[in-house]
Amino acid sequence: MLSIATWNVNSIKIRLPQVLSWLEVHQPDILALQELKQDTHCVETEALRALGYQIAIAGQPTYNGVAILSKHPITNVRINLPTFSDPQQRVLSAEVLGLNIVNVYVPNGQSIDSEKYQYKLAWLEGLRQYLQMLQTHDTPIVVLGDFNIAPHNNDVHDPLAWEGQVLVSEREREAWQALLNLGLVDIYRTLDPVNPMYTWWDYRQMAFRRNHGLRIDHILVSKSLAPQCKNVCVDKDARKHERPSDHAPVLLTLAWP
DNA sequence: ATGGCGGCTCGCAGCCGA
Repeated sequence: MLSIATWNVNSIKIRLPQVLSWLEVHQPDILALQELKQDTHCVETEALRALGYQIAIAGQPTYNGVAILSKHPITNVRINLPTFSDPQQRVLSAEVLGLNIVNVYVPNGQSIDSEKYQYKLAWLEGLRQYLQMLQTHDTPIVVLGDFNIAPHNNDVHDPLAWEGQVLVSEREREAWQALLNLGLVDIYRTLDPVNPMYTWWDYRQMAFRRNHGLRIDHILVSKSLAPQCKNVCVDKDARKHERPSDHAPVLLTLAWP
């Protein structure tokens, strides 16, 4: 059994102790991190290595920044999308145990009338083209991270209030569907097609306590991998910590190789 | 209708996230 997780930590500097204790408890083989908000050489990696993890980092101060931690050798590390020129560090790909791991921090979009929304849509098209390239190889793909898209209304605590907003808008959901059309599977929804589940809750207005959240952190797998996927869970306990990230980790367990 | 919170920055207020 192999376990692969994703977690938007909203500053690795602040959250490193929580990441370390989470790794000790859950022992994932692979963990994809987003929103490091720290430059590559500034990330404190010693304690992570001491837990047995190899680390690839595409860091950036202030915003963005992604990393892949793995208990198994990491090869063919690639930073950024080859299909979309971007100064923001949002993508880190690598091969681990014969899997193509693609760690993404999709742009937020801010609001649908902003330039950042156009950037988000163009970025998602770049991601689609990149994944289409990868799909031509035999290596199965796991795309995971913060997609900043709630695909369906059961991924939104109050669909009426969110209607048409960024994160749920039609064009974003079309971009999401275009990823699935490549032959990728939203493994959480495949294993639990109905029940609402969220991965992000606003810090404000006691949103977590009231379970006012969105499911925007996802794990997509190649169709060929889907039958091997046994379980996906959102670790809401991580959101209960003192000074938590506003995102909870998502953890996939699969029979591999 | 607004801002709520929490992270960042050569900070001490403003930007951004989602």
